[in-house]
Amino acid sequence: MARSAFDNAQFLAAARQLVIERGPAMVTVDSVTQRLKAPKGSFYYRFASRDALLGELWLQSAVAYQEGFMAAIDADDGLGAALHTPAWARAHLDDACLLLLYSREDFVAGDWPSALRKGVREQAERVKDALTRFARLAFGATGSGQMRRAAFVLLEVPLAAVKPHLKRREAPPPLVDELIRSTFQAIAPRADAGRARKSTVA
Amino acid sequence: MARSAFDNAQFLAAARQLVIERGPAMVTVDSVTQRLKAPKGSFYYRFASRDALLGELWLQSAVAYQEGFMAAIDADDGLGAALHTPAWARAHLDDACLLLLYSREDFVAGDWPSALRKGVREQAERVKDALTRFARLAFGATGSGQMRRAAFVLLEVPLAAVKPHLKRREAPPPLVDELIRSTFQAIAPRADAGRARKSTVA
DNA sequence: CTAGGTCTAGACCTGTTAGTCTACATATCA
DNA sequence: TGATATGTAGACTAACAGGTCTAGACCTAG
Repeated sequence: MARSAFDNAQFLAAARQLVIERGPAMVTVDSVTQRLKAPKGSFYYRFASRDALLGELWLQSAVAYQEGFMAAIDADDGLGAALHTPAWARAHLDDACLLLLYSREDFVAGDWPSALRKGVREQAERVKDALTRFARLAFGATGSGQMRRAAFVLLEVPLAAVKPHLKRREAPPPLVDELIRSTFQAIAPRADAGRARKSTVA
Repeated sequence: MARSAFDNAQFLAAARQLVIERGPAMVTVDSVTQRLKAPKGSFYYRFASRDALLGELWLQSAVAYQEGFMAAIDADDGLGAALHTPAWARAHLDDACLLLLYSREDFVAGDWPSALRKGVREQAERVKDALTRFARLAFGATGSGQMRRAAFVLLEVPLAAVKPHLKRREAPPPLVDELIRSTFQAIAPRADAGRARKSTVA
């Protein structure tokens, strides 16, 4: 059978590197196989399409990111959830560049491959559930305004704070945590009431 | 001479619509000319390349956006500058979608057409000068940490707050201003000390 | 009224992309 | 040993991209 010279993980890894170096749009089937010195046939033997590759790549990182975020939310540690973004970015710089510098649509534009749709939907639902839980904790309600605040403080602000550094491919400095923390306390002061406090509030 | 059936502005307008509807990547010379029912020759008679079109489009919006931002900065109205983003987005929803939902690289990837390079550089310099001025006002210094804070509070946070609404092509609600204001006061409390105050601080 | 510049018109060229197809190599198992 | 599953190998196709080129329509100037 020609014992596999290439496996899925290698294609994924090559694609990951290309995303980080040049962005998702520059990840073509040719560029991936060339980097691996693999023939196109091998690629299509393992992946149904380019979308299947890029979708899997994105989902992998998204799930990895989510893990720590969900853990913090489950512990009702709102500030921890907000600070998870810079923390995870430091620990997984490559994955962070891939996931946080681009949007899901940059990976798969139209319809997702059916094999991945369920995963993507679940991912989105988990985020929504987390925001709901946090909104109740921090604001005492889960109306659209509270949900909007939750998203702002847990996702949008941390993402915005981290992005400029990821663009330079460098780990977010401590200042980023400070900015996120200040914002968090300004907008959701009640949210870490019951939490262990080790914060160095600015 | 065949008195011009199409002018630059029409191509720009068609391209703008396409950006808003489908994103910059979907703006091809063919899609633009088809929408206008113009022949390709007319397009290339007026624009040197696709990059020239998209570059001009981006720069137009960037300069328009900058106007109000700079006015606020020149008046040492830091909070006004931070709130300029949602205000401008309300007044110019289409331009805001174009400018704030995508990055400069989504319009012109590699080298910019030489005719636009100067404009882009000046644009970037004006932003930097504005941030410097604000950093001095708000933090009393212009080191890298202060500059980082300035960018966070004047650009990154307002952008992050506005984005989810622009994605749905809807005007940012008042809550967005409140989020930006709270963040601003948490991070740059000194900055609007000397300002006329009409803010409804949350 | 005609010469020349301005602009439309669209066929055409070249490169790149995702994806297909057929041929072939090799390890495993009967 | 030889049939088969598993995979490599890469030429090929079709679609579409940006960009070029030549023909000619039309206005204005002389």
